[in-house]
Amino acid sequence: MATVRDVAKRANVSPITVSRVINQSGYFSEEARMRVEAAIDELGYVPNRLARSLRSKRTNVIALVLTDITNPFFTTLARSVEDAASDAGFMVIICNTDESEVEEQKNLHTLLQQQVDGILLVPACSTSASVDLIQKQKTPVVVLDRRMPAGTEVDIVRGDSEGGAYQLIQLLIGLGHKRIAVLSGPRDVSTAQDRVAGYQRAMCEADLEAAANLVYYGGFTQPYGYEMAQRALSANPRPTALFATNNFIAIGCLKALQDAGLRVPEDIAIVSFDDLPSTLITFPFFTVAAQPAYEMAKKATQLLLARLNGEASAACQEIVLPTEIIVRQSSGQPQRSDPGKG
Amino acid sequence: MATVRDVAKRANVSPITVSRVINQSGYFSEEARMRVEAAIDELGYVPNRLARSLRSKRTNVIALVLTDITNPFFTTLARSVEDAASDAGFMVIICNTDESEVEEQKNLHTLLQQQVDGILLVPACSTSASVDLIQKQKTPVVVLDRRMPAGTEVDIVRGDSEGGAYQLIQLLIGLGHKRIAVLSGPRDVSTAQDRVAGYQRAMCEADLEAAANLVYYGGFTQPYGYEMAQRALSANPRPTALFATNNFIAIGCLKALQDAGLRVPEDIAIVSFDDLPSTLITFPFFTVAAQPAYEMAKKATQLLLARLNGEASAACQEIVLPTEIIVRQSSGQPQRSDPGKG
DNA sequence: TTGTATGCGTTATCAC
DNA sequence: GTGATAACGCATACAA
Repeated sequence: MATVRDVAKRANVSPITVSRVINQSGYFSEEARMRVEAAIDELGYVPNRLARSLRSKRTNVIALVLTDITNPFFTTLARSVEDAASDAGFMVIICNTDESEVEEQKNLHTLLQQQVDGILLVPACSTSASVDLIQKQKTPVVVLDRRMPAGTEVDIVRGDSEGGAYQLIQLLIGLGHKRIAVLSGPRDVSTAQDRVAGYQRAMCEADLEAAANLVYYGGFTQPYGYEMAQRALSANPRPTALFATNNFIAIGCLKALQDAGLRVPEDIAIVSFDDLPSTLITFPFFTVAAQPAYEMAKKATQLLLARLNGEASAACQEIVLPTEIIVRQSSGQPQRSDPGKG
Repeated sequence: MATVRDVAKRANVSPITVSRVINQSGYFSEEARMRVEAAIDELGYVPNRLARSLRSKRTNVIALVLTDITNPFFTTLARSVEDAASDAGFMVIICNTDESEVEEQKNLHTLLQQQVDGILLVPACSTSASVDLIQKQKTPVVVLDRRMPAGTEVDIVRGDSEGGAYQLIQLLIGLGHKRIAVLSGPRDVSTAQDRVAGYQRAMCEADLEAAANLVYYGGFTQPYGYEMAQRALSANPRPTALFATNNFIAIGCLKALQDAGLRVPEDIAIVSFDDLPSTLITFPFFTVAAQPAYEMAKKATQLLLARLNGEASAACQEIVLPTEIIVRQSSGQPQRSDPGKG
């Protein structure tokens, strides 16, 4: 494979002039440019970015570390990051952690060795270990979608999980529901915690404190949704409404209700977090708190790029974007007042 | 940031010994190992892969270039590639081309500069330009999901589009349909071509040659599906069944039929290519030819890794995996024999 | 506007 | 089992 030196020789210039032409940096004459470009074409020269980056200490690569690439919510994030990064001349490496802290650390180690210029992290758990690891290498990092433990010095861009949950539960309460169960994600993920907190606030404000304990913990996947729904159904008295804390839980939950012969929303209502893209869904059905996923990731990427260009202010930011409540069939009509036992 | 030299100094060994310990290569004493590992811990040393790769001419990174990361079919491919590559100690860079040849070339240029060890390519079009570009750099490449022009010397792993389409149309014909329209992808994508070819073979074999021309070309997206369905509906006489050549087209098509006040399958039947994952779909509805996406990508990755380890035989392979026909509601019941006009 | 010398952090090669 | 030296391909610093 040809190198700058080969190109330089053929163009009768020095290697550094070739470098200048390629990177549009410094001065070079029009004639030099033409000779260099001709030589590049003739030799089929492809610059070696490893060498370039080793020398310049810049890779123009950022990484997106997320928990589940099969979830459309994260696909949207990925797409948004790619769009924003690509506009700025950056490549994106996407890594999957499967909500596993071990996988997360493994991926981060590799990425840091790879000398990525910055990292967007959807943390798999609520400890600051990963952020610490990244910051020890002086690599800029922005946390996406989830909170960090109080006191962690890091930029965060996320949706308002607590507020969205609060509004969803208010909606259910307004429809007459009093026994509402939550099918939650992992205990140590902030979005799960916040959505439960929003639920509890709404319940308490409506003087339904006693009922505010119907919380089932599992994970943000369809099988967990199925299993948690089954557990919720066996409660006595049975909940009249279920709050699925993400899209996959909602789908698993709906399957469980179908299998139990229950109709939604006639027999039991469902509300959920995270909308499914209309490109995937033929019959939009769930009442949801939709997060602005694309916008969120765009803001996070812009912040990261600003950081690694030294443009952002020193202080860490926490940007919280509001959710939008979209009412569809699954939440049903107003309940009759308590029909008595049975 | 600490370098091998810093570690070496602290451990009282030479840099190369540090390298040997890190890479488990060559000889070193147990004592040297311990001293080196201690020094690495104390200094928080992180190896620089850029330098490593520059010297060793190996990055342990492969790239997956695909056309639409928002499509679950490709998400499954991506997941599969990651799993297989990760087992072998490789990272995966995923790039999106949006079915654009220009984007594809742009991405490939960057990846080649990045010195990736190999490339898995879902080509956006049927020319061999991209494969040529990659091979000129002596980078191993495996084409995934789609064919190349006859004569192109390259490994290919793909599904049997022609066969799957043939079976779907046979199914419709068996149900009594005679006017079947195809909502196809781009003209210059092999999967679109093959699915049309399978349709035509089935139609001709059933002596429905005259009707075998109801082919609408567009793209593999939901909006195209919507638009092609509208065009198909305005044909006179109207088709009694539609063949959507991928999952997104099927969804757009269904929307168009809903908006036109038509019931599926009572008024018009639909069959489609590519299943949607059960984790996303609460009511599986479409009769489909499902491709073994995970298996396909796994085979392709293994072949690529074998190639770049020099393990594979010299001759190029074309591996074609069969599709599975899954019958659901959308294809409907047997048609009554022609009910006459009106 | 152009070129020379040098070094980025690592590993291949060969000598000890 | 260990180390000195050079080289990977490019860009920074400075000189011309």
